[in-house]
Amino acid sequence: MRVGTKQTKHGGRPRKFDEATALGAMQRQIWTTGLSGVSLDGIARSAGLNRPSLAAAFGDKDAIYAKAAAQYAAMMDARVSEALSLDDLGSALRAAFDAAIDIYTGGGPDGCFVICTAPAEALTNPICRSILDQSLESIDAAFLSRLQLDERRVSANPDELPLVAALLGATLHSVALRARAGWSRERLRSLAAGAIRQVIGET
Amino acid sequence: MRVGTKQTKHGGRPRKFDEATALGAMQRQIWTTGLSGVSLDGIARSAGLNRPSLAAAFGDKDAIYAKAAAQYAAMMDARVSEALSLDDLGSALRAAFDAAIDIYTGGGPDGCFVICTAPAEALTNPICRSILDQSLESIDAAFLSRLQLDERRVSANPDELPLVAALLGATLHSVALRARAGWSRERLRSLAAGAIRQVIGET
DNA sequence: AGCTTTTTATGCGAGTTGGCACAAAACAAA
DNA sequence: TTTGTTTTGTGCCAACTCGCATAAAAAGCT
Repeated sequence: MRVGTKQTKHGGRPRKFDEATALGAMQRQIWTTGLSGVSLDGIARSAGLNRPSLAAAFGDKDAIYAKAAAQYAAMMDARVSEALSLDDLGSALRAAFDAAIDIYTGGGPDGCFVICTAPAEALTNPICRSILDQSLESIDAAFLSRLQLDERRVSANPDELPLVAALLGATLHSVALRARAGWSRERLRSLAAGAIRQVIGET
Repeated sequence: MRVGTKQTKHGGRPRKFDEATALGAMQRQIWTTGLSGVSLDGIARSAGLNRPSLAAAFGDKDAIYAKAAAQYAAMMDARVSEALSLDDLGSALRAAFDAAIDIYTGGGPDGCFVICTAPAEALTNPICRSILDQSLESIDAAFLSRLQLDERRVSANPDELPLVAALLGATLHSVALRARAGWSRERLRSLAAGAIRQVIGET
């Protein structure tokens, strides 16, 4: 009844790979090809380990996807939350979009890991569907909690804050898709800035 | 040098399937599983024909995807364009979103065929990437051309109409993703209505 | 009826995919 | 040194994937 990551008894042969590093390599692979677009062989190769080791350490394809998505979500959440912690609402929102756009167009594969890979599998894979649903929900929640700190600055009734948050979330979804289609940082930033202008005043 | 759809000479054994019907069945299958999520065997089964017939009539996997996407885009464009032709801008936009939401949550698989299946393949499949890019572009263009008919009604500078169109497009993208995650018609309609309210006045 | 054309339907073969078994290796504890 | 534990690496097997070859069927034309 072991899960495969920590040791219960004493010795054992040491691993030749770092778990987070290997997961990062697999995440990048799945991010590029989608989950159905790569085989376990391909995932194992991209992480530099063989299939039995892969299975023992991370489980089957679904478990690998779940772990890669969790690592991605944690990274994303950390960066966006830090950006949103800026004092000025406009600055905070701009910084949040900038952080996301950097990830969507930076060193890694274009677009958002979840938004670009989970939808294709969502109808046939409950795990992917659940990850998609939770990710969309958490994006809305992050924007909403930040907006609630500055109700006055929002050009809408207070009871419409959830709607405004969802529209900011929608903009982020769209940015992720457009990045996947090849849009440049500049065009994406311009779109995000426009959305923010619509939400708060021209301040 | 035949393409496989019309006859050049005389006779020939007649087809046992209707091309548009078969394409519709394959479209539905790919819509549900994604392109990499189904094999040529699976596509052929879903359309009720065998692989050699499939290949002769529609070509390889990429060609099948392109044709299924084209049929989907034509259907979508027809319905949305009709909705957007309503006189009142607000009614036109609401009708357009209603039409899309009906497709995204109606009889077929949840979500948008293109937005939910093309992104996963876009980085490894130029055809999918091109289809994604063109689809996003044409959504923006449809909203923009409609907005330009009622510049006065839009609560933004005329030179910002492309931005507003892109934000309506972003809302549609988000609606497609949220539908894939299981959102109900009502929640989606409410989100769309909120976006429209932000764009034009409360009229 | 005979010929041509086009589609249908079956099946083969090389390569891929994923689960699993097994022996060897590397380490800790006794 | 011996024992126990965990990982590594190779390899097997059944199923799937896909292109292709081939024969039969179903039509039109002469």
